[in-house]
Formats: sequence, C-alpha cells, structure tokens
Amino acid sequence: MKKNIPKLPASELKIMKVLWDGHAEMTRLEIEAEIKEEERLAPTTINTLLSRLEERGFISVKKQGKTNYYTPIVSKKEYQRRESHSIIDNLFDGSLAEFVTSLYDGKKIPEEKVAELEDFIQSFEDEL
Amino acid sequence: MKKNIPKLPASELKIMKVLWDGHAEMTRLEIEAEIKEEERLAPTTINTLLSRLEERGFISVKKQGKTNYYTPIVSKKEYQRRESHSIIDNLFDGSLAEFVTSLYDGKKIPEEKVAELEDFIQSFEDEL
DNA sequence: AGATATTTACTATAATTGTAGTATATAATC
DNA sequence: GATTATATACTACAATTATAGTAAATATCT
Repeated sequence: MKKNIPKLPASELKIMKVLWDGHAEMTRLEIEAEIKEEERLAPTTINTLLSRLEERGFISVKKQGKTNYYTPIVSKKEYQRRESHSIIDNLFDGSLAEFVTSLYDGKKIPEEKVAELEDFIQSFEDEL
Repeated sequence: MKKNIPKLPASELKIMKVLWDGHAEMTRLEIEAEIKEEERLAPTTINTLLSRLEERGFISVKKQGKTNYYTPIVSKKEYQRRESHSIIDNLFDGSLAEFVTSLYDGKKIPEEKVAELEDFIQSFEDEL
C-alpha cells in the first residue's frame, strides 16, 4: 500500500524545498524570504504555486484571519525516494552501479576505486 | 568547455531511449516498432517529437528520398551524466550517500550494510 | 504514366507549467 | 468606524509539452 507520489514541476519543487528546509506552518512571506535573490517571484506567483501544491496533496493549509500557514504533507524523504527510484529505473537500467559511475566519470577518481565501488554495490544488488 | 545539455520532457526522452538502445540511422518506422504496446503513439506524433529533438540538437537527421534517418548526437552517457548530477545537486544536497540511502531505505538490506556503504562512499567524496 | 500507398512537413489543439494582475477579504491605524 | 495596508482568491495569459490531423512530397505498382 505505497502512495504513488507524482513528479512535481520544477517551480513547485522549489517551493517544497523551502518548506522542507524550514519549520512547520510557514507563511507565504516566510517562504518568499527564503527564495534566492536571483529567482525572486511575485507574491501572487508563490501563492499560485502553493495552491497547486495543495491540490496535489503535497501540503496542508491552515487559514488564520487573512493569513495562510503551509505545512508539508509529503516529506522530503518520501519525495527523494520517489525520485531516486525513478531515475534509476528510467535512465540507468535499474543499476545503481551505473548511476555512480556516471556521477564520477570524468572526475579525478582512480579507475580501480570506481571498479571497487561498483563491486561493492553489486554485492548489495545481488541480495535483493 | 562542457556542453550544457538541457533536460528533456518525458515524451522526447522516451524516443531518445529507443535511439540509444538501437542502431545508428533508425527510421521512424523502426523507432515506432520499439515503442511498447501500452504507450503507442501516432506516427505523426513520433515525427513531431523527432523534429523537436533535432531542434534541440539531440539528434541528426539524414533525408534519403522520402525517408528520414535519425541518429543520436547527445549520447546516453552524456545525458545520464547530466541527470545524475542534477538530481544529486538538486534534491540530495550534493550527497551520493544520501541518494543511496534513499534508494535502499525501507528495503530488506541489513542496517550495517547500509552504514558500510555510506562509509565507503564517504571515503570517495572526501577525495574530491 | 496514372493510381495508390507511404512518409514527412506543416498546422492544430488541449493540457500543463510559469508567472503575475485584479478583485476581495481581513487587519491595522487614525 | 473610516481609511489604508496587506494577504489571499480568483482570473489571465504566454510558453511548453503531449498528441495528432491534414497537406504535400515521393515512391511503388500496374
């Protein structure tokens, strides 16, 4: 009985990341303050994204007077899980070893260490 | 002087995966044949996606008579690299260890093995 | 060569995403 | 309490994505 979490569009994910890194029941203003200068969004834009996240069941909203308080429902861990499995299944033929190779390929890590890592991870995968 | 490969929308990525798994200079018909029954697309839809991939510089097209032959320009490895780095940077705070934990979390792999793996990967990351 | 079939080029359209304006409700201030 | 400020609700709109139809080009068959 695993929930089937949908993939978020980039702009909504950015908001979720703020919520995950912050405290529960953040206001729009608090969220806004955490968005990096370069990628500032209009207040109403942030509200739109928050509404969409609520529709998708990613956050809950509590209204108090004129102010809304937003709290994640889907945790970062859950979403990370969704994404890690998704990329491994979709793009790396189910192989973590391939993923790790891809990550380090071209960097200055000695060949034999990469091989070692692959073997190590392979031993894990065999157990599944 | 690294190329900056853009992220593909899901439908175009599906086509690329067929091209990557196939041979060079595939025709639309050959591509179509490789698409799973459940997700069949109209021939013209496949053509539209191929056009978009050409615009993005992901594939080259050679015309012979009325038939087009499509070949990947961006390799699977290059795209995998883009995606592995992107997810690690964006969603796992730059940590491969976190990624691996997320992948196996909740599965029947003994705790101490996970810890072991984390340590192992950590030793890599320290070298960077 | 004319008819027919096949393939792509071009056009179309609905759904989703990114971004924000306008109207309305609520709160703060004088 | 009337005025002003502020937050959200609702509406809008352009860009992108997903999907495919129609027109035009080219090849094949008789």
